[in-house]
Amino acid sequence: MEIRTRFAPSPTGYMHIGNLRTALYEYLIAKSQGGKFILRIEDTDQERYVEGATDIIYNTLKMTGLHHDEGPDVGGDYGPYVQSERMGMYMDFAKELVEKGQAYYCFCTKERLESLKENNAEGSAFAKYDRHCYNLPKEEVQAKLDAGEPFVIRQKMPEEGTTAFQDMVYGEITVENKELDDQILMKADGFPTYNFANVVDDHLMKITHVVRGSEYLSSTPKYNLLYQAFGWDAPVYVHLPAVMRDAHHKLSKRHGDKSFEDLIRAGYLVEAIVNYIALLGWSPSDNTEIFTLKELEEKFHIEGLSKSPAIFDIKKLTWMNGEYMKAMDFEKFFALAEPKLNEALAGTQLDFRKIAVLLQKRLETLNDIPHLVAFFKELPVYGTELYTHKKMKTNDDIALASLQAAIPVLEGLEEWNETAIHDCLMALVGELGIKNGQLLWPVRTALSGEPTSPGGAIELADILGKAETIRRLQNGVSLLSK
RNA sequence: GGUCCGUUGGUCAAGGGGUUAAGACACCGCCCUUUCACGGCGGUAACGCGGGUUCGAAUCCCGCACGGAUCACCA
Repeated sequence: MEIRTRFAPSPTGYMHIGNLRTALYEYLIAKSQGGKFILRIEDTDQERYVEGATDIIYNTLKMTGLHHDEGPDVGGDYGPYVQSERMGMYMDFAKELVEKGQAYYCFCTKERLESLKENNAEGSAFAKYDRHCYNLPKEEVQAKLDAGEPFVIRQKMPEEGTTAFQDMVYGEITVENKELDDQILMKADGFPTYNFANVVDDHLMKITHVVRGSEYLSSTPKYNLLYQAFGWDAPVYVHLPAVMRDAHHKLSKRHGDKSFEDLIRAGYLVEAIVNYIALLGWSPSDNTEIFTLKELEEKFHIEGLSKSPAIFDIKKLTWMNGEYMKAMDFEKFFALAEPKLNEALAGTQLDFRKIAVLLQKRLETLNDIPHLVAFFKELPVYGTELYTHKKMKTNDDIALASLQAAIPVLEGLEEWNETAIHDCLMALVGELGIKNGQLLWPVRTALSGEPTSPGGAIELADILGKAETIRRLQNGVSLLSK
């Protein structure tokens, strides 16, 4: 049997990292076994409607490579794939259940329901519906219906026994049927509840594996009973542990956690994000950590999913992002880096390609570029304490002497390239009888004005050019002479 | 509060009766006697607690603690 999974997001206007991970796993469960991945947009919550939100969903799936086989934009045999366009189809299914004795009409008012809760003996927040309307005589129900009284349709739960289901991650889960409330299937406005629409949609779309967050674990028995009531085969359930911000809170946009788009804006690469979130709640049987989507499709297996929540660690994502940056083809890297360089170094004649070469091996995110290269455009104001470096055995006096010695030999250079600069400076080191660092550290410092820089003295001098290099060295001399 | 679920270093995690309890991130140190980095090598650091079962428990069972989820005419 062909495996079919679905991603069923609400158009909220951004892609939550937890949702994206769910989509990834749904995609992988299907694709690792040659199945189909389906997109269904659950847009029935009009209050949450956000302009352009569905485009964000399409766009994210496209960027990440989680291509869906069926969906609102690509079509398929089981549409419509937008839930709001399916609204007409649920009432008949609900009525079918009423006829089977698995559901019933309820005419109770909100006020009566409220008072049921208040009078609840345990004083707890939970109160089951008392089945007042289940016991209504058939004729009375029909009379109320004929009179046009507002009604809902509720699922009739068994009063005895237990309901159990197998979850691929959590194993067998059993609940007492008496814990189950007669949940509403059809609302008074004629629309289905989420729970009901979900079951009907999943069945109609022939979804074989229902993959979702573990917050649905406790309502799954009700879903299962619904499948049974219809006489349908229940799907395989795969519940996923939450993605957390810290030990106590799920990741949430409202509390400032970054969405997928936010991470992209923060300079993270799509591939790195996908790779990293794959590892939040799943691990491969070997020890590898870096893989492409394609490789994931091959490696993925449900057994590797874990039960406990995982905290999203941006530091590890950052490291991984750097790994992707380093492994990238230079031309591709340059294409990504160039806009940032343009932005930071506008108006300069610097060789961006040379700078990019230095950057590629030491970058963590694209957004680090502007502040890392700012000194190329304008030497920052810095204090002479930078010249004192214990490991390099330098201090102000040594730095001053080195700089003063370096200026004339560099000025005498005919050719200006890394080899020439290197040879000339190393010769000077020999002449002065000092350690390499005692010359190179002061030069690097004078050229960058920063405690760290992407590249050493020779590389910086090459990129800055002869005139600017001399100017900055002289600036260093005058700083140290004071 | 009821029910369900979870608990291996700071973080992600492997391991499912006998292991020196993997690996990765982070952190620290050393090396790369060309500085900034990259890289290489190494180090600190963990089985929530209490009872069982067993020759032997991180692994199986029970209890407890802590944490989370859920209990809508929301999705």
